Amino acid sequence: MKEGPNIAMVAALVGDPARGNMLTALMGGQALTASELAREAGVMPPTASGHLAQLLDGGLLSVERQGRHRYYRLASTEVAEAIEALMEVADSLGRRRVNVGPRDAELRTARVCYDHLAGARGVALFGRLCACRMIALDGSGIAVTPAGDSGFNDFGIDIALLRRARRPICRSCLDWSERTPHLAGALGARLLERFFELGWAQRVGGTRVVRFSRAGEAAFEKAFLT
Amino acid sequence: MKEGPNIAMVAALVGDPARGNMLTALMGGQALTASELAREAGVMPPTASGHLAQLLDGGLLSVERQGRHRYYRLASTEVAEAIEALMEVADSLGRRRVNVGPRDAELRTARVCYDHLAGARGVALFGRLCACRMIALDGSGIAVTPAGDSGFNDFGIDIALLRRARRPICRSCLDWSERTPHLAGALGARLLERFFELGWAQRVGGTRVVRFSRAGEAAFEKAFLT
DNA sequence: TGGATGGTTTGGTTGGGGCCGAAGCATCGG
DNA sequence: CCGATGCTTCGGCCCCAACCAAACCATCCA
Repeated sequence: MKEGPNIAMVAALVGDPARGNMLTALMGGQALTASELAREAGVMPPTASGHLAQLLDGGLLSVERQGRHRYYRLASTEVAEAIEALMEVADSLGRRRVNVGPRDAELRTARVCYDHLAGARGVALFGRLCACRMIALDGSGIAVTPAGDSGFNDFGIDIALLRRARRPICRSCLDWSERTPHLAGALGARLLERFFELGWAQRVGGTRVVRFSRAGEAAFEKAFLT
Repeated sequence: MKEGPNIAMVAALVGDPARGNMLTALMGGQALTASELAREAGVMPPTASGHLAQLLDGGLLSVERQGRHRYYRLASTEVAEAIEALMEVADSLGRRRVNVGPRDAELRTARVCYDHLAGARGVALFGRLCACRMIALDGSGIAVTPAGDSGFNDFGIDIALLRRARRPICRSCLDWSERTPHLAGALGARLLERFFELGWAQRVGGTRVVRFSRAGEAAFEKAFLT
């Protein structure tokens, strides 16, 4: 009977509203303190503490102490991907919800997904990179092509450096608003970072929204063309 | 505060052990009756009925009446993908579980993932198809190349026919046992179907295991080489 | 050293939800 | 028409887990 891993245990962790909100908040990619998460979840600190202990014990979160603060973050990209997948189904059947404010529109345009770019612009980026053959499918997933190697280098991203890390360079991550994949992995993260460095875009405080400047948008449009 | 879809509601549905088992069972891809699911979940029929009503109402399942039976199946590929993602995290942190019987080994080799092939063999298939350029990344995901068009045709799969359906031809689906993607979507489903037609493999009753015959294995090894 | 702030532990309350037995509908076979 | 089978609804039980207030540690700052 018991074949395959036990879904329910991890889903139960995500399944509580308070914990769900915490995890959603952490999809922003930055580590948050216990009290920030408490506020985010809409519960009192003691309750939040309990929830965080559970998430920690369940392996969904990792923690880092810094002085009297404790910074919590998602434990792995697998967790982030699972949450994104859950968002996708929730979204696909939650169309009834009228929750479509201006913030929501911005969120669909460009947002942070854990540590890389998502939304319409993230999907567009993925399309560009494929179109100009900087990334391509290989046997075990997505890889950077030789052309990509130099192309990214010109853009200020050292692929060789990324290769040395343990983390996979390219990963596809299914976008919940666009329903098509965008680029995750070390390269995905680095690209977003680079956009920030170049001043093309910046995060909107306290949300997952990524807002491109007019100049940044123009530059983005011209980059990575065939 | 409330930005993005509500994860917790859907996760809570998956988060109950009984419901989790039902969904896991349905990952086999075939529709199951209420009593089969009750048995699978280890619970009495009335309880199962309640759970099924919830899953139905939550949009995770769809149902089809046939005589005095009711056949339940997963409502969408999105749901299947979310479950697969959950399996992946559960697996990645559930290594402690000693649940590694012979069945488990077979499951890792080749299994059904909703309606397509997963496990080591599914991943291998994906690798082959990329290597011989029958599929490749394009702007919005994965697509069949012109070379693939004719190649699949020779193999007895009519790509043009698949294109006419609403469902996307190619999708990547993250494999929980291999941690790399395998091929989903209409083509993924059709390929598995074709393997069955050719007698290369067959399902092991009541499980998700796909067992290849010796001849089938040999044929598989020779297919889709560069 | 003492007071503020961040975080967790403890204890006790409460409500929601899973569970089953028994009874109620539907459908099939004869 | 009757009994058997598949499934659901109803009623009641019971347990678990979320919640908070108050008290308890730990760290920073003056």
